[in-house]
Amino acid sequence: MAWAFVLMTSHEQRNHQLLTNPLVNFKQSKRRAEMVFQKRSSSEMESCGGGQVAEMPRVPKSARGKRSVRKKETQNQAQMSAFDLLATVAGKLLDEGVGSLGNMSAGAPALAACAKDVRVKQEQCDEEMKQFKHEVTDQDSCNESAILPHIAFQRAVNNARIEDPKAKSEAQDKESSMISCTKAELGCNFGVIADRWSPESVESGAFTGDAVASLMPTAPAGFHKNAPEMYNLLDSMDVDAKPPPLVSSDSTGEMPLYGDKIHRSTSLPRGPKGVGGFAVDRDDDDDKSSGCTHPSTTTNRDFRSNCTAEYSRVRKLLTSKYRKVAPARIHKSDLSYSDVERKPSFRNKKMHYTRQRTQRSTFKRRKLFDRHSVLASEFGAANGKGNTKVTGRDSHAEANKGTNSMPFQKSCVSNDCHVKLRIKSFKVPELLVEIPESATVGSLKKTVLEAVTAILGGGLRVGVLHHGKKVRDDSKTLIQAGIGQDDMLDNLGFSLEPNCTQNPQVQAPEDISFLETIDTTEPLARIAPADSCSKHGEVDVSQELALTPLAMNYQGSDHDSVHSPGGVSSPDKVSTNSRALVPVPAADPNAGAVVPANKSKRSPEQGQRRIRRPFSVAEVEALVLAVEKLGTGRWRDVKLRAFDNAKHRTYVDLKDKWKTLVHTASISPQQRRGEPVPQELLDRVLAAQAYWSQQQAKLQPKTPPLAEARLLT
DNA sequence: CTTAGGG
DNA sequence: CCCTAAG
Repeated sequence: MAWAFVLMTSHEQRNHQLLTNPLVNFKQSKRRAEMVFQKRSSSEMESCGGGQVAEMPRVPKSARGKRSVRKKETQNQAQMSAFDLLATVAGKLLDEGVGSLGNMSAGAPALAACAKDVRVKQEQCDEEMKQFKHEVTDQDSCNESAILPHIAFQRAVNNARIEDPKAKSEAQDKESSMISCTKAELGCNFGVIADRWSPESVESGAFTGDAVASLMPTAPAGFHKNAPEMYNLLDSMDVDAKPPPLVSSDSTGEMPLYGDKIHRSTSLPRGPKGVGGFAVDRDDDDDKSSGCTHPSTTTNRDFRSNCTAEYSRVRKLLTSKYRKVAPARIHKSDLSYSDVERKPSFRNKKMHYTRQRTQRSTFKRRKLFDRHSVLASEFGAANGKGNTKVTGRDSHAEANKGTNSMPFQKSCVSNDCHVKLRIKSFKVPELLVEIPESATVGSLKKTVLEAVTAILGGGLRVGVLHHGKKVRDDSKTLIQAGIGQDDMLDNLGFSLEPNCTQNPQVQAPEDISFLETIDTTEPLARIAPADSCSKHGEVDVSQELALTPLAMNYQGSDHDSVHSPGGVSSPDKVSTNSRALVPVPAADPNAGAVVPANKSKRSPEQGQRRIRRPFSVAEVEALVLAVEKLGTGRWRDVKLRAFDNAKHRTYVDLKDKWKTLVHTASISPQQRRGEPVPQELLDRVLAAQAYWSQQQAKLQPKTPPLAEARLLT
């Protein structure tokens, strides 16, 4: 027996506009990302020491630069604003605790802490909020004067450009990181939906009043055209931002956000009204909401080893069973679930390594998880007919209703000019999860998590609540846990929690908990799309757990190839698409558990091959840049430097990518497949490859020198 | 854990 | 991407 859990959505608000706009702008942000990388490359190369630059046979800067893009940048600055905001939000969500985004959003409050705060404040601000909304509306809202964080940030960057080259590059670095993070990593596009938008506001990127941040899977080529819906994932979260000094924030609803909190920007999608889940708040008394900071990640070795061990053991034990699907309804509950059980098993001597260690550990952990996560999704595809299916759907519904849901919150402008953004609830696209009765709670969580992370990008953990109680024992089967009984439909809930392995103490139990409502009315129909694509080998997997709409669009754009090359203009599309489908599991709550027994039970579905995620041009560029500077033998450094935020890219991946890039560069364009990589980049690849090969040769004076010497003599 | 390579 | 041998 299996149940189908339809996560999310009760109201299917399909708003094409919502989706459309963000996606349209997606291109722009993409360009921008490229641009940033480009610029960074220049500055880096320069700072890299003349020698290298000089020696490195590279394409002239003039050729490298994308002037048109640069111009665009200016134009798009304003439009990007919203994206910045979203990116920040996403960053918080995803990296909270992991520290990847942490660099950029220093002091990002722990979601947990914030969540708490949110609740407390919610009520307090409730009324003010109403008023605020009024104000905004009355004032015709969206006043052009409103300034978004990004703008401020951009200004800062611009200033830096003029005054301090160093600062400039730093700022840009941040931006680029952010980009890679948000785009490459999240695999999602964030859209901001304002309750009231005016054309001006949309264009200027300024928005006032209630805004909704939504998460949507990055779209494949052509997605924006058909993309009917939008995925709302934001639920409850806090974002602190400082208003730019230059901006006066008054009660008009301006939303000044500061650079280091919010960097990325993008165009603002127009959205439906009041889909709310994300609101920009101004807080006049921000005492309370401040300390949401949270230390960054620590690794959990035990966990890793356990996983590893288990992984090897279980990886091939995938079993499928019957599957029966029944629509289920899940109630959201107020309870949030926290795993405080996990301890920081290892924190030791090498604490100062933090960063590196974190990085590395993260990797490993990630690696393990990747397998896990994908597993479930691929499972079905792999076995022809798996029992676990997760299908996403494009429709947003209110994730939370009742006490927990508070779409809009009052905005608060703190004394110290910090603007607090509170995302009370995240909206999640409708997800359909089909899971066998024999599945464990753990796998249920995982499955749900996969579905969610596929969209969000990871960094989250899923909690399961049954009758309002957290079900922590992942090894319990659903039946054992009583899930599946008749009452199940009404008593099962899921919560999203930040997945911070490292700070058990700070670990916020109930942060972003969003509970989906299971929609009984929409059964498996959604999975149908997946089936239609079953003939495409690789795609199947994606399809299986893919968000239906996405998949559909994807297919639509290119039926013949697994990765639709999409338009050259938006290279990310393809990869994006796959990314969106890639679940990035968060740490398993039980991971830290000492019970070895659980291990075996844990995930029958483990070692699946990671989903293929084609490198986007931006990523390639970042890679090229890094390699140009670091060389070809320091993949870990390359990773740290250019893909620190891209959890799914391991140094091995980067190395492999470089390998393929070199190959690609040496074959005729006609033979190349997939998303076309700009020749310019390929040239640089060859140049860098040549340069570093030579460099490497020189470092081994043993034979080479002799040979040369002989030749010379 | 990283690298380097083959698959 | 995966897997592995080596370091």
